[in-house]
Amino acid sequence: MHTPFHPEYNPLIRKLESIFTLTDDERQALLGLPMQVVALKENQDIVREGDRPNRSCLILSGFACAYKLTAAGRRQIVSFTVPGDIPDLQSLHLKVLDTGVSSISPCSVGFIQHYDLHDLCGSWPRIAAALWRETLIDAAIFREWVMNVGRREGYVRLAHILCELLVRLRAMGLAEDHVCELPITQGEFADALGMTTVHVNRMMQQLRVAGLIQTKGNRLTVPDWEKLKEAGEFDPTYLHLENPDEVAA
Amino acid sequence: MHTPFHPEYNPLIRKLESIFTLTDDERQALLGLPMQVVALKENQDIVREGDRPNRSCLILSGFACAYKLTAAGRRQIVSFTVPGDIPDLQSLHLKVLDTGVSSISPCSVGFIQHYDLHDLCGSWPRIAAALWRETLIDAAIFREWVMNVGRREGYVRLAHILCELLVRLRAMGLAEDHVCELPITQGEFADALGMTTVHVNRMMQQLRVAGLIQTKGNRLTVPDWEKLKEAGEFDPTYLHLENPDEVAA
DNA sequence: CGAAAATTTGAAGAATATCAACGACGGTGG
DNA sequence: CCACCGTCGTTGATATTCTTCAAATTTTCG
Repeated sequence: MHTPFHPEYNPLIRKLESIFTLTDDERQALLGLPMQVVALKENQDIVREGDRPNRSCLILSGFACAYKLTAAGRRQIVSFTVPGDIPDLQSLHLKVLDTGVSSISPCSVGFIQHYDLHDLCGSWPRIAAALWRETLIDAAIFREWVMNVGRREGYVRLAHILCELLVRLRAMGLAEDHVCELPITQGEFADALGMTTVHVNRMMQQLRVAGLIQTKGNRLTVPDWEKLKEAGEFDPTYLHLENPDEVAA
Repeated sequence: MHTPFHPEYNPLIRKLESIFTLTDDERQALLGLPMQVVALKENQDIVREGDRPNRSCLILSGFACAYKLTAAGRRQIVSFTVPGDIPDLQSLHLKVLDTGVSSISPCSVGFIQHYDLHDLCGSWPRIAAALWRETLIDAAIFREWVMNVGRREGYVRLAHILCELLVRLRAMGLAEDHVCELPITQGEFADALGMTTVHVNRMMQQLRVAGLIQTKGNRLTVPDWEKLKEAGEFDPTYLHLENPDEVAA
């Protein structure tokens, strides 16, 4: 049940370190956080909409998403996760989940009990503030997605989300310059962008023809970052990075 | 500069009271919160995207919205406020604003300095948790909007947002049974729903013909709440109300 | 009353969805 | 190692939603 995760590999600590320098005590508290680590295959539900969980899930590796379903069963992905994210951290204060979370690629996930998180926040105010901050950044990303889906056309919309994913991966040290592994299918992009698979496919071809992206298997290469940013009207401000220039330049 | 607001009229206290019972000390702390009260006409910017404010704005009365602009200058409204909301509460932890906030109708707004909010949160953990919770509910609403804009068609989309607004107003005691004052133009709905004014107009006519809504001036009447909910695929879970049955039944 | 803002209407066009099929690719079992 | 199978990506033809543009009408408000 209690499987401490090896320090070097805990992406939550890495993420917090990118915001401020942890004291030794704070780091110890985080390392001592009990966590049940589980390995998942792709397309497995981690939690479901309507659940009332007493724990939250930290994505340690791999890709996952939060999603909702319409009455007719159509899926809207409302966020992609990057390692270090806790896609249901809100359940710490909101009892019922209003989204499901499921793996997209094979994933490693760490479940943390809410009472352990409450203890952590009570004892370490800076960590509490940092976690609050993380949920606020999630909200900022949702706002940008509303804008993306509401007011940008398919071509721009797709370029934008590719920019976002690349920058977020780079911020966690998970992408080289302008190349990354992106095990997200066109159908999943469609569900995230409010489009159909067919249309995502066509817009992706346009991006390729325009020389803005290259794809090979799951590998995304961005030959001209400036042009892709321009095509996607991408301004990383909303990600509230500490070091935007290193990561989004 | 320091204009304490009369207790009965502070909708923030009302909102927190709907979550849990404030102790006398907590209520005193909230009443003592220094606040600069400002009256605004409609369509006035309260804060702008890119600002780095040292205060947040509590909407005391009237309607406002948070919005973003595309490169081409098209507006996407990402949230409507209801009195008691603090649409830029996130600026407490995120330095740069990623949205603007502007009034829609004449508004009364209370500006609260960040250091006062930090003091309040430091001294009163339950209030801090409640404010965190409020930002989490905002995020839940953004998620629902991503879904609304991404996966529902115009007719459903409009019905959904009308349901949301009515329920949120009722939760604050600002709407009778199924009637409310809604000083939101069709153009503003269009900007919130990612549609054009023309299309909003046509969908609104359809809702009227179907007998789901009636409008007269700013007054919205919902003759058949169950049918409107059904048309909008509206499930209030995402609003995380304490008393959903009173308010959204 | 008069001007500005908001709503409404019509016609034409663009973006995107839908449907159906085919090809490519990776993994699995014989 | 190859044949099979399921998933994913791709393509074409057609249908629908929604936009655009321009103008008329109604409402609001000083």
